Formats: sequence, structure tokens, C-alpha cells
Amino acid sequence: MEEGTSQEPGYCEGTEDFDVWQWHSRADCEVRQILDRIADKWSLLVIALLERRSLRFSELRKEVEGISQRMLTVTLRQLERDGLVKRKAYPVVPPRVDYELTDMGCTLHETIKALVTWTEEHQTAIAAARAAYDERTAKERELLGQ
Amino acid sequence: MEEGTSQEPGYCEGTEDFDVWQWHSRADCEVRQILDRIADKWSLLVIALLERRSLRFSELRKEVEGISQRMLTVTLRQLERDGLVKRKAYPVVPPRVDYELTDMGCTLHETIKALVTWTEEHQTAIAAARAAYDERTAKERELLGQ
DNA sequence: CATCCTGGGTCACTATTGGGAACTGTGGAA
DNA sequence: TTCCACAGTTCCCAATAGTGACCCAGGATG
Repeated sequence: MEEGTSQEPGYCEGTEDFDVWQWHSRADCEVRQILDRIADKWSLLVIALLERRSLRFSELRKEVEGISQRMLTVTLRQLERDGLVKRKAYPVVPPRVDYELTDMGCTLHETIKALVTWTEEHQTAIAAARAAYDERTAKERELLGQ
Repeated sequence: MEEGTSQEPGYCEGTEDFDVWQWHSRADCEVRQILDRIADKWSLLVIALLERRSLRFSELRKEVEGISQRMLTVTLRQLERDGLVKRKAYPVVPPRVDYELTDMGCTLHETIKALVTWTEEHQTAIAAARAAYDERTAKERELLGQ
């Protein structure tokens, strides 16, 4: 951590994207750490929901079905720390806190949307693949167990 | 589960992507479950590495720095089940197993690459945001503790 | 002949993370 | 006086990720 943050080694943007992955697969790669953060179950959903409009804490909790209070707090803190989400607290009682995407958060949403679109387009294929796989393994299991 | 899996309610592809998120934020949404799977720390890296060329188990383990044998197994199984990765086992001793992306896996790689590109482009901004956030909270902590 | 090695796993165990519920703090309402 | 709203925080426990030892089969080695 102390001497890290070196981001200009070898892999300049222009090269084939071959080498890029060499760097990214290294555990100490900063890109990989950021990816771990944003490619997260809850982060994706929160960013997605905030793109529509800013939301309050309790609204988010209701919209993101299944998230616990703690994880919503943690997720929002991380996103805020990364500069993807802005937190606006009003000193009123009861408290009111609005969360909204920053400009950077908005650009990320574009990319995330692509991922979701891909998922939508392929969900049938994936379901089919899963069914096929399960059937295959069931048969193998049968052969082994018989 | 019994009566779930209803995927044709309301949100047909053509509509504004407003409503889409309403569905996707629901815990029983299939798209959300698939997203959870593919937007996973290890899955991203594995797909990325396999796009270059097919790899053997041990090669993957070496390339994906920090992954454990078990997690690599689990990840590959999931990807295989989802039809994103093809597993080719040769009945030789010692065993040889090659993993490669399926066509669907390749299309997913395109999307993932976009995510990585975004991360590369914004990693400096994120680092800055984190530094700023940490400084801010440090100050607040100081005020509270003094 | 006995032993070891190799590669792709599995199994049993431990460390970390996430979920659930209870608690906090403040001021207005009942 | 007690209760409630909202946005958290804290604590405890269960689930999950991750670790290291072990397994299998046959060919090379001694």
C-alpha cells in the first residue's frame, strides 16, 4: 500500500489487449481491486437504481429486494468513497439522506447497462445450458451410482 | 420457486429501460441471479484470460494470481454449467483438461472488456476520490474525538 | 519391485463475510 | 410521557470463501 499506486508499468493503452490481462490477473493490480468492488452484487443494483433518480436510504432498501440494512450502508459507503455516489444529508429530524450518482457514476452505469443487456439477451441460452448440464451430470451420477 | 420463473410480466424489451430495473431489483429475478454469477471476482478474470487462448487448469491457477484450487474448480464448474466455458478432458495420465470459451462466452467477454476499459480510464479518478474521502472522514473523526 | 511424481480434482477444516435483530439519537406527534 | 420516524451502528451467528491435506492412475526412476 505504501509504495503501490504505480500505474504506469509497461501496459500502455495502445497495445493489443493481450498484455493487459497479464497485469490485471495479478493480485496487487489496482484495476482488479476496483473491479472486485464495482462488479459486486449490490453495487450493480444500487448504481442501476440511482441512475433513474436520486433515492433516500429507505427507498433504496425497499427497492433492492433482499438487501440488509448493514450491506446497504456498507455498499453506499464504498460507492461514496470511490466517488461514484454522492451522499446528501439534511440536518432535519427525522434525518433525511439522499443518494445520487456522480458524473463518474453515470458513466459507469452505461457500462453496467451493457452487461445487463447481455444478460437479458442470453438468459434463455443460459437457462438451457444449465438444464443440459444438470441432465448430463445427473446421468453420469446415475452411471456411477448404479 | 414453485410458481416463480415468470419472466414475461410487463417488461418487454422495447420499453424505456426505466421499468427494467424495477424487475431486476427483485430477488427472484433471473437476470439478477445470472448477474450475480458472472459479475463475480473470479469469473471475470477467468473469462478474460480464456479469451486469449484455451488454458489448462494449472495454467489458469498460475495466471489468476491468488485463486485457490477449490475456487477455481467451483468457478469453472459454474461457468461450464452456464454454457460460457467448455471443458475438454483427455483420458490420459496424468490428466489433461483444457478450458476454452464458448461462443456465448466470447460475446460476454466483449462486455466485460468494456467494464475493464472503464475501470482503466477511471482508476486515477477513483484513487483521487478515495484519498479525498479518507481525508474528509479523518478530519471528521478528529473533530469528534478531540 | 517399490517409490515418487504429475495434474486435476475432492474433502475436511478454518477465516471471513453477510444477514437479522436490537440499539441509538433527536424532535415532533399522540 | 411514551411513541414514532429515519438512518444508521453494533453484536451475534450462519453461510460462504478460502486453505491444506489427501486421492487417483500410470509412467519414470532407482
